[in-house]
Amino acid sequence: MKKRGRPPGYDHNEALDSAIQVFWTKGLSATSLDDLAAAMKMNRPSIYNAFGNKTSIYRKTFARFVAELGEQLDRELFGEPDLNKAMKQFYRTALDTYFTGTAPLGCFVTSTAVVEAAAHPEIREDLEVVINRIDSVIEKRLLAAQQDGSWPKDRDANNVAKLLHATLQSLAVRARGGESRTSLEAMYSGAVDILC
Amino acid sequence: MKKRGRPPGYDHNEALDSAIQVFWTKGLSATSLDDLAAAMKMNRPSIYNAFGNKTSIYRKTFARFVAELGEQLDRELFGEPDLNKAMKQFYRTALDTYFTGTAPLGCFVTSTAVVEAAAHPEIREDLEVVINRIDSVIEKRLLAAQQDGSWPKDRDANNVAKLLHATLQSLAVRARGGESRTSLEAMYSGAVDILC
DNA sequence: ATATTATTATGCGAATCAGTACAAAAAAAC
DNA sequence: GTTTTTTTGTACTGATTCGCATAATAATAT
Repeated sequence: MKKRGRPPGYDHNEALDSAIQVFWTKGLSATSLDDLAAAMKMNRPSIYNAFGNKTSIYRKTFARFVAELGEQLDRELFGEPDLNKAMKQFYRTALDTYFTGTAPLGCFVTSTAVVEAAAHPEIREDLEVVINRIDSVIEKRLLAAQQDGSWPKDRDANNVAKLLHATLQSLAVRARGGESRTSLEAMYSGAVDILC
Repeated sequence: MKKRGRPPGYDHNEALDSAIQVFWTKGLSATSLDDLAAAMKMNRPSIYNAFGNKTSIYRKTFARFVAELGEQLDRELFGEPDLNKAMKQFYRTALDTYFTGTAPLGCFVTSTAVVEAAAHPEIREDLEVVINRIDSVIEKRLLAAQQDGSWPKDRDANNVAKLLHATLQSLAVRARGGESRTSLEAMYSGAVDILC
């Protein structure tokens, strides 16, 4: 059964991915609807019709990014039985996304949501949710390692998870600040060897 | 010897402090010159005359914030001989600034400079400089602890310093994301006990 | 073919923005 | 008192911004 009216000239997810790129580079406030229209190859009324106003577009790109991030987290952390290797693999692919494109953009969440959190309660909420989610996924991986005996049971999984997450966040900030990938690889490697 | 013309109706550092508050809350891009004029109690031409354009004002507030941060770092880290206590004291006062005011704003640098770093090369440079500076101050404290025997000499001071810094950055992000101070105190306390 | 529905494209209007020109005001220098 | 110097306050410009109103377009349904 086909839809009734004129078919959209855009693909929903492709348009969102184009929007992500713009937000990722310039942030929410510095991005204009004309910037988005150009990148998404849509004109403003079509954007409004499909995604709402600017904040609404941003939150939809945010949700899409977080969904993909969640899948990636699960894949990297639980696909490898060795905890140390799994964590390093996880950081490696994180750096892959931090360094895609010409200039290193770091993490979409850390780079763009943090600044808006103070003025936009919804974005602060989005940020809080994703932070808690990453914390608990990492913690779950540590608990699993405690179960199978590959990680000491007397360690505080909740706290170490937050430190591993802190390392991830720092990698993101440092990548955007211009630190070299080599330096960041040394950093996470050392962190994992200490904490795992 | 007094200055020649009409005396300024504002105090230079007070005006900058007012500007910091606005940037800290809204970020650079979302802050308008009218916002700044209202907070600084100056009109726009006076602001231009004294501090230049918006990016220039921001960088001056950034420099002022970093200068104070540097003094604070030295004071907390090298004022207390016990490494563990010194680090915890350092995080405690960091949280004091992260939680000043009504809403928790986190760290000025992490909250506002990171997002702009990708589009503004000068700000990226400013960010890189302050990251390196904090890294090296913490590392210096660890090296001092190795010298006086209070910290094992086989540990990699450079790497651990980055992890302690990562913890600080994460505290900032989490504070702005709405995490409770109690939770953050548990986090840094656990981090210090593991790393120091 | 005609009507209906959904998307696209053009363009408008009100608001906000950054930056500046210019005159008034307040001090010291002469 | 007059001149010089510096800051202040008002007002203006040109550009950008968001959001929407309206008409054209392209598909299906009848």
